[in-house]
Amino acid sequence: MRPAHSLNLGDLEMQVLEQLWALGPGDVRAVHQAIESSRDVHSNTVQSAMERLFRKGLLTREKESHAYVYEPQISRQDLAARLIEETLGRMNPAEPLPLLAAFVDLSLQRHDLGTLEELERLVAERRANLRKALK
Amino acid sequence: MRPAHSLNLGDLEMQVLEQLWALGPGDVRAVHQAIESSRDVHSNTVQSAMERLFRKGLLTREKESHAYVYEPQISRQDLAARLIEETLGRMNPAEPLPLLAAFVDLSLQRHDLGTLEELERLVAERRANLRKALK
DNA sequence: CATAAAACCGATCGTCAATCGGTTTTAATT
DNA sequence: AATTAAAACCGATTGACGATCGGTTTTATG
Repeated sequence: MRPAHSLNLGDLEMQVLEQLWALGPGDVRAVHQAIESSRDVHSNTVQSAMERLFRKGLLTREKESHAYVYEPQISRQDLAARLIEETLGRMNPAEPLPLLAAFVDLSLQRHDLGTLEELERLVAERRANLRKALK
Repeated sequence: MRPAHSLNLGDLEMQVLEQLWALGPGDVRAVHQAIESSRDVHSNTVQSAMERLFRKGLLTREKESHAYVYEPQISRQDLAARLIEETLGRMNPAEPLPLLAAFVDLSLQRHDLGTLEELERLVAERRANLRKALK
């Protein structure tokens, strides 16, 4: 039903990714050990999740003697961007910016002025870069 | 598995919401008629989707003689904000702003300078409002 | 009261993440 | 080379959930 390009990450998959981002490339054992403190799960279950992430193209793997060593193919930030893009893309094709602005509004309910100033700075920085690129 | 507060909107549900946002409150018949041109679907299917949205708290309804008249309880922008918030919330609880910035970057690949300037203006406006509120 | 419209109920289907048991492969070690 | 332990692989199951629609009941209106 959903378009094929849709990423649908389950909680365990997300946890695996967070682990790999935090600790760098690792095999199933390493990820399982890191995760099992917070989640009672068999090694095979972690294996399946990593296999799924591999099929989804989010991880690559390379055989290191016995085991595969998995490595994320996308940064945490880029994944976030993709997920947001996908979310907004599921709404009507119209302009995403006003929707984003709504999120900023909501964000304000929990974040301070400094954070907002930082966002403004980030946007300004990007605008400046773009302006330069267009020259 | 997902937290209970999770909104998971299917394609049909989203289409229903878009209809109600576009045309204002309406009953199943109205929404079905609007949708069936682009999607061959029975009235009952639309009914189910609207029922689900009602249970999710995204629609209210009021009996208007025969039929319920449904009305969105959330604006399009607010829904977008909630969905983005949820998406980012599924990633680690850390600062969402850098993630958002990544999305802005990605956005730049398709949008022009004017749009970016508009975003900057939106953010500045919000920052100004917040500053005033804090006084 | 008859009737038509709509709600309601319930069953099915498809997809997908999560889970884990059992088997096979593989690589180190003796 | 044979043993063994670890890991991959396979396959089956479960649980959610959206989508779908047939059939029954409710309800308002002429």
